Amino acid sequence: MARRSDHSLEEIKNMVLEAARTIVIEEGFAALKVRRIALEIGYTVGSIYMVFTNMGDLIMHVKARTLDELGDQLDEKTPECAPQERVLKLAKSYLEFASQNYSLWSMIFEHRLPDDESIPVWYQEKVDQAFVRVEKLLGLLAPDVDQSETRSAARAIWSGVHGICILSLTNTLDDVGIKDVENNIVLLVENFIRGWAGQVDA
Amino acid sequence: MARRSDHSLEEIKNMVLEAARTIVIEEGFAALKVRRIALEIGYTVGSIYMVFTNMGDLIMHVKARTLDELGDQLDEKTPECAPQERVLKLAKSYLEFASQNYSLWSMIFEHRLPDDESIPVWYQEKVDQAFVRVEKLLGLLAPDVDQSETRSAARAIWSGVHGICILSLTNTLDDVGIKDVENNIVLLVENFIRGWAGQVDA
DNA sequence: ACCTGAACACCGTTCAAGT
DNA sequence: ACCTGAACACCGTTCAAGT
Repeated sequence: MARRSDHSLEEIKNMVLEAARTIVIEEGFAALKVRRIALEIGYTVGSIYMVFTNMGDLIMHVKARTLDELGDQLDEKTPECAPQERVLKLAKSYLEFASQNYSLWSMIFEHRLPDDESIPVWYQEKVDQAFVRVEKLLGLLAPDVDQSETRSAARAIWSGVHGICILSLTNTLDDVGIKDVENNIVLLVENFIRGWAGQVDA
Repeated sequence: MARRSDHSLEEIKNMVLEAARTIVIEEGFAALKVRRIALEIGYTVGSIYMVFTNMGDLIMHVKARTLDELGDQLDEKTPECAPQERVLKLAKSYLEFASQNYSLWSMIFEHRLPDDESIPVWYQEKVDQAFVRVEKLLGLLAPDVDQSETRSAARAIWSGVHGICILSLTNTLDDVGIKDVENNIVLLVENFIRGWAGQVDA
């Protein structure tokens, strides 16, 4: 029985976002509908369009929140250590987040906004931040390599780790154990770094 | 003005499939709707449910056709040569297919069937075939390594290549040139193989 | 036996009308 | 000024009715 001015627009916005996240977590991205969210927060459909321009906008904000949480966990779970070891920890930590927050994480890639809409800059920046972490570490590993080459290497290895996660987790979460997936990540990262950092004395 | 028995069920099935592919190619996966397909082939919506159980079934068959074409191109474009070189050619060839058939290719990963439905075996087999190619080559590269380890390595490197393709092509097809993407793939594959094949004498 | 097309349930979005 | 909820256009799916 929510009446006007019960909540500020900002409060409603947060309620919508939280409700959306809960629905995705408990019932999956496919269950995320405007009427469902409205029911959850005690308002009607129209109210949601007061705080988000449309469903796509709402979804982008849910995805952004997930990216923030991912970033926080990556930093928390990978304490200072030797660069090579830390890249490996970052990669394992990414897998951990993906498997523990599967619905929210996979939603980031499942959802595509229509061709005529472009990705908001504030969102793209959050995506780029993920790459920066690895880039810095690779820079420490091979200080004499060009920054542009280091950037490419970071992008390659991080995309590679993501590829293993997405192919392993989305198709067959059960029959391939999480440990097998982690082994593949270790394999990719260790061999890549051995090949990359060792290229000078080869 | 299609009347009964103008086409056999098998013919209609193919017409539906071809129409669906054309729509995806020309207007994207988001534009693929039953009514649109019906219009294209000169039948009405009901007819489509004579040859496919539902939209999900139809989509799986479109995806299967794409996987077949991908397999064919991988074989055609990567003639016999040294194993290491051929893995690289496979990877480049995969990127080429993905970028030239972007809508059909990305649809494979954009579409997820509902949680209560499981992936048909005939479809899963087609997916596995892609990995087998790399697995065989890595087997040639390091004949004394366990088959299970070779399988893991193949999965790791191929998933890695896929990861680069999907992150590079789906987000920003324009501002990151296709050559940059290819460079990242070369980087990943060469360094991985250098690290992997060279691990014994390290 | 094959095919139609109206009908149904459900979706995102809008906006005149209420408080 | 905030919020409602009926209305609209569109979606996948079904199935009694036609030929």
